[in-house]
Amino acid sequence: MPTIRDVARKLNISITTVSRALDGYADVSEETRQRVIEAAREMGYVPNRAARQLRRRRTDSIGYIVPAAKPQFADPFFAEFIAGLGDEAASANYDLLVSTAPPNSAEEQALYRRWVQGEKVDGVILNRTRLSDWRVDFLRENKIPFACLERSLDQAADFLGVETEIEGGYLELLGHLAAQGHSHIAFIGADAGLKLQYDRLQAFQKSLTALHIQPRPDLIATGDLTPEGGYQAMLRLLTSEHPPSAVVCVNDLTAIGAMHAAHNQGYVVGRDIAIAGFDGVADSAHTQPPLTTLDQPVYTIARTLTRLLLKVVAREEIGERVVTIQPNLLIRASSGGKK
Amino acid sequence: MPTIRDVARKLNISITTVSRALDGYADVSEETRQRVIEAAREMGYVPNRAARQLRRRRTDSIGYIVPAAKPQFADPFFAEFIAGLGDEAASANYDLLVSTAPPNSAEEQALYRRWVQGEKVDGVILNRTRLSDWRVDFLRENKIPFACLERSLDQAADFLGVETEIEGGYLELLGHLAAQGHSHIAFIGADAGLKLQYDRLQAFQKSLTALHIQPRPDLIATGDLTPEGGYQAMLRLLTSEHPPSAVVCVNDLTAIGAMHAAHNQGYVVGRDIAIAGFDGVADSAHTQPPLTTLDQPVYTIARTLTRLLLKVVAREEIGERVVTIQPNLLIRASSGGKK
DNA sequence: TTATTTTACCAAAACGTTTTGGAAGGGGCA
DNA sequence: TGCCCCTTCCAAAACGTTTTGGTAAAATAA
Repeated sequence: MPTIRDVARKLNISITTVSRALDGYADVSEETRQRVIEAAREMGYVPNRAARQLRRRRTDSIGYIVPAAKPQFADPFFAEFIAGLGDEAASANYDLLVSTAPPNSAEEQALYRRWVQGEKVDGVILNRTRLSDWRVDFLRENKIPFACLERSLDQAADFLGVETEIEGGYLELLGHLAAQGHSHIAFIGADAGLKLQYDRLQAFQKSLTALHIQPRPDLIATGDLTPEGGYQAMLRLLTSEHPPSAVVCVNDLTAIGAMHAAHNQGYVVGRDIAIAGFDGVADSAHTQPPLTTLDQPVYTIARTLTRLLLKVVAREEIGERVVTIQPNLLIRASSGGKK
Repeated sequence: MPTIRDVARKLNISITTVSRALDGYADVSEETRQRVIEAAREMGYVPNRAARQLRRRRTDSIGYIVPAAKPQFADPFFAEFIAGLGDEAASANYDLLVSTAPPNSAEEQALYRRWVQGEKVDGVILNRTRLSDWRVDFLRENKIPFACLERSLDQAADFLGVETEIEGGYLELLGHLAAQGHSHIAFIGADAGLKLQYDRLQAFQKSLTALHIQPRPDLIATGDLTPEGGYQAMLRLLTSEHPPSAVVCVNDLTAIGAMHAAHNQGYVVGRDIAIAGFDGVADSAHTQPPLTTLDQPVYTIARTLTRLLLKVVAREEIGERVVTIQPNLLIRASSGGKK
């Protein structure tokens, strides 16, 4: 593998000039620069990243730790999310470091320590933020830039990231359900410590109130963002004293499990019971019946998060620190909306 | 951020000793080692990775580039796959670098060059191998270890990775379909350049022959491993002159699209037509109807690939270079097998 | 002409580790 | 005692860059 020294020797110039030529400095003549670029190309010279990182004190990498509760998980949300992060990072010549750790576990702490304090990453992407999130405190303390998908409770002015405007979407969704005659509407949520659960449940309840429907505590069930969790929660709802006629799920995977449970209990989803999800990712167009959902552009969100983060990392002027995104209601057959 | 020098100064010993104490060398007394470890812990010292990489000439990272054709893709296979890679890597104190690039694109080439020649990774994980795969040639040339999920045609003795024993699984699956009385069985595949398409189509045809069913070219359709691709291919099959009564799909996502198309055409999947997938990942238990599929343990496969790769990277004695995995036939309602 | 600025280059230091090749001191043995 | 071998430690070199603080030559100004 040729080093910068080899290139310099070949052209009979100093390594300084090679370095500065390739980095686009003005104090190297256009002619020399072209010769350097040409020689580097033909020798197959690629700067050694470790050396560059060591000297520049930055890594040109950002990190993302998948908050996967179980080892075996297969959430298409993350496939799309990671693709977005990776693409935006690559287009800025950054690398993306990925790992997995259960939320609030010792592994998670160890990973963040290793990445942040070992100076492996210049910034971090966070999602599935928790109401009280040690990661936020830790990153703040260590002065590592980070961008979040959901704003945790104690993030005020310094918040950097993307927020989904949920309330409007939920009001629209629940209005749609109410228009179908539903008034017995349940919610299948997730761990109460998650910001997204907090937001979505709150928006759900607010929307009920706005529609003059009395919220009922026995219609709030808890899943775990997986189809299995949705399946079990739906089973409990359907075998309770007053089963709902419509169910709003915290994400698409939960809704898929819920549809399965309803079907197994003899319901025809979309006729006997209405079910809706959130995310718009999980092949939701191809479920049977197709799933009504609040679609949010996961890939775009991921790119936006990365773009924001990299601006801060590079200390560039940043226009807006918060990008707000409106979810888009997709009415499909699962809510009886249309064939 | 404290450096090794700070630790050494605090204890009044040389940085050599600190380094060697932490790395577990024998030529430092147990007492000194304990003092070093204690001091490092309390000062919050974490070795700078760039410096270590530069000196040791290795990165303690492996890379994986998601072969995503479109920017927006949401294949749960990859979520589970990446989780497996990340977990195994993390447990060996390695990091996982991830990016995305369309197969055979210029971006793909640029990424591999950057990672390999810039010495960003010690090894690479490959999947969706192509029959003639420039990545294999490139990595071989540059003498970078890599592990593959599918064996490309020109990889003989030097192959390192996991192979799925497909033929047995397909024979079992097709036997199951034949037992239901199906003889008009179609196959929805993927790009002909992919090794997995080659393998699965070949296994499909061999199994037909073994069951004394005449393979028919007009029952071979092509998708693109996505639900959309499966949907379109299925539509073409169903509107052809002799529509099939059973369809085997190259993966679960294709099967999900195919089920959707069949339903839209008025078929009841599992009664009027049988459909099967491959992977066992995609929430296949929760589709409507639940999908018959050849289940392969994606998470375990990913961990195994990483384990093999890291052994080679660390130049450890490696037992077997090839791990063979048997897919497991899961008979569910979509093939009419059971309720 | 001489003085000043601009252009184009470079030597050497620095980044924080790991590794090499010793060296000091103590104990065992003849 | 003298010799050798452990044990435990260390100074210095090396890894491949980027950055600092220049200098020499050429161009421009006075």
